[in-house]
Amino acid sequence: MENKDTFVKKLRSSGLRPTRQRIEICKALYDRKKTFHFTISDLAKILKSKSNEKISLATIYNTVSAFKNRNYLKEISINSNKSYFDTNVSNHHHFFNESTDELIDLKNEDVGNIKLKKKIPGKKIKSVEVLIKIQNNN
Amino acid sequence: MENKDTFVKKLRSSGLRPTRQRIEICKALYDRKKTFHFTISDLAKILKSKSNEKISLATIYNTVSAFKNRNYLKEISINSNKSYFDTNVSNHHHFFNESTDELIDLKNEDVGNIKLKKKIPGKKIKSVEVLIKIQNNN
DNA sequence: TTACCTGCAAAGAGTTTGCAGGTAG
DNA sequence: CTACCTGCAAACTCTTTGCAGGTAA
Repeated sequence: MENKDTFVKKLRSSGLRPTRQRIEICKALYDRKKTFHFTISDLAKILKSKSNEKISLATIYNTVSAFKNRNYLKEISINSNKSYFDTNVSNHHHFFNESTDELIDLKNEDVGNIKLKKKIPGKKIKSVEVLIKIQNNN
Repeated sequence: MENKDTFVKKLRSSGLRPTRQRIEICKALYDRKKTFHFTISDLAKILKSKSNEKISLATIYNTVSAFKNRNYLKEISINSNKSYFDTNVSNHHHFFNESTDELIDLKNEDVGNIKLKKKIPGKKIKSVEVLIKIQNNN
């Protein structure tokens, strides 16, 4: 269980002022046992229900964006008009359940090593991500 | 080089009337040597420059959507607010060049076999896609 | 003739931005 | 005090929808 001080330090160390709103957002994102997958509207709902004082949508967008830039959050590629984020910023792959719009972490060892046999001169590889789309059986 | 008749048959066989607009769109998409990757706005620009008569954006959206549902186009998952489509509807993977927003096909054999070791009871796998993000060297 | 299709404009969803007022340091 | 942050509303982008008129069969 992380506490407020941890978040204050984390924010300060990356040049972000530890405002009330950002600390609330940190709590919602990181004060959890499991990694957390969410969209902005998921997060907004959670903040609304947890906090007494409301946090503006613009602030949520700004903060999530700041966290993403500082590598505190990872954005996940899904075919959709919404952005999905993951508190697990390590390299790993995902299931996406199309029946429920739910995102599930896969451990790297659950997907054998990806052997890339093609060369791409003049380019550097930024990431290699596997997305496995699944559906519920009917 | 496919001709108009081919497109007319293709459209008819899937219950779509071969209208002038749809044939123009077929030409833009499929009368090519290489597979084609595009966003709606890419396609709109191409149609604008190629055709004398303009095709409404709504029609382009509707047609692309109809083609996607009939498996004539594949939608590609990229972290972005735009949808990318691919005229190559087979199972295959992609490079995405973040410097240029360009999507590049990878042959399946260019990426070793993906060995999924995790089971997902009660779900069926719809697709397994690898997206490799690259950037130009500076 | 009739069901389907197109074009336009309006509406929607998600996201970003400008700016006035507020707050951390 | 000052730079940074928040909240609000407006603006923007991409996409979908309603509807009147057009067209394929």
